[in-house]
Amino acid sequence: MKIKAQNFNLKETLESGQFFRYKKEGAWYYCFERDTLFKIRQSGTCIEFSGTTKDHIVRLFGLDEKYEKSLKELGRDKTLARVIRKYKGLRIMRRDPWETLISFQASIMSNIKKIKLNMELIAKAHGKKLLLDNISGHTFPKPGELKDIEKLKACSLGFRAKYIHAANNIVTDKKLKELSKKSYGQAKEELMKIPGIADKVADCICLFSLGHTQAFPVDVWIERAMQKYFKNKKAKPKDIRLFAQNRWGKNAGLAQQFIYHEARNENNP
DNA sequence: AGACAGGGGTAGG
DNA sequence: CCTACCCCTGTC
Repeated sequence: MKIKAQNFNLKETLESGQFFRYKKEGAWYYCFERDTLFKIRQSGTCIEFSGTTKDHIVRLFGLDEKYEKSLKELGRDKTLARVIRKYKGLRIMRRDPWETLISFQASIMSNIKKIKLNMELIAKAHGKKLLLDNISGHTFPKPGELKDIEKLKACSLGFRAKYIHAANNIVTDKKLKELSKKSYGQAKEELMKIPGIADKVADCICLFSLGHTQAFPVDVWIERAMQKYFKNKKAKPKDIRLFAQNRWGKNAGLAQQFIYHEARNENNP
């Protein structure tokens, strides 16, 4: 199936550290989310995919968002205008909340390569096999299906295994869905009751899966970049987050994605 | 080759 | 504020 998408860059979006379960094969990205395996590629404004529905693609990549409007607003900020031009088409994804929650618990003191490995190992140990063309992988377990802590530990999660195990015992799909209807503040507060979820991880879940677009996750990259752009070397993560939300409001999350992307690219030539 | 540091933070002192 | 934390990976 083919659809048109203006102002969308598949590569920048998928490879910007918000999504971890994909395999690249030529121009195709084979993407895994919960029980679905689909493939997708882009040529200009044409998006081609198979293995899932149009609705899923539109929602997952935020193609129904008022992206142009957000960019226009952010672009008034001279500090951002340059990176927006450079990475135009980079979107905030709207992923499955449960899988997002686990991904970012796994992200603590880790790196993208290892997060991808962890997620693949969790799926392989608990999920069912999926096949599309000659690419295989596994479904992601549902909340409640990660009750064997030893099995989790075997997924190279280290100290994170206990966090994920705890989340598995607390969270349901229904509860997570409800968080998208609550306010950003309430959703974040609820998430932070779960072990292994504090400010940064909660903001990632809010932003990448619950539609709380003002969430502004502050990791070390964002911290360094914001200190540099706004010349405040002593700013602490909380100050930076509040500064950003005050400055960019509902577009703060999108601003974060651009700043993060640029910071990572500057340091990984 | 084998040791060593460090990486998308968090919780507990 | 400070530190330990599991484990993979890159580097010396």
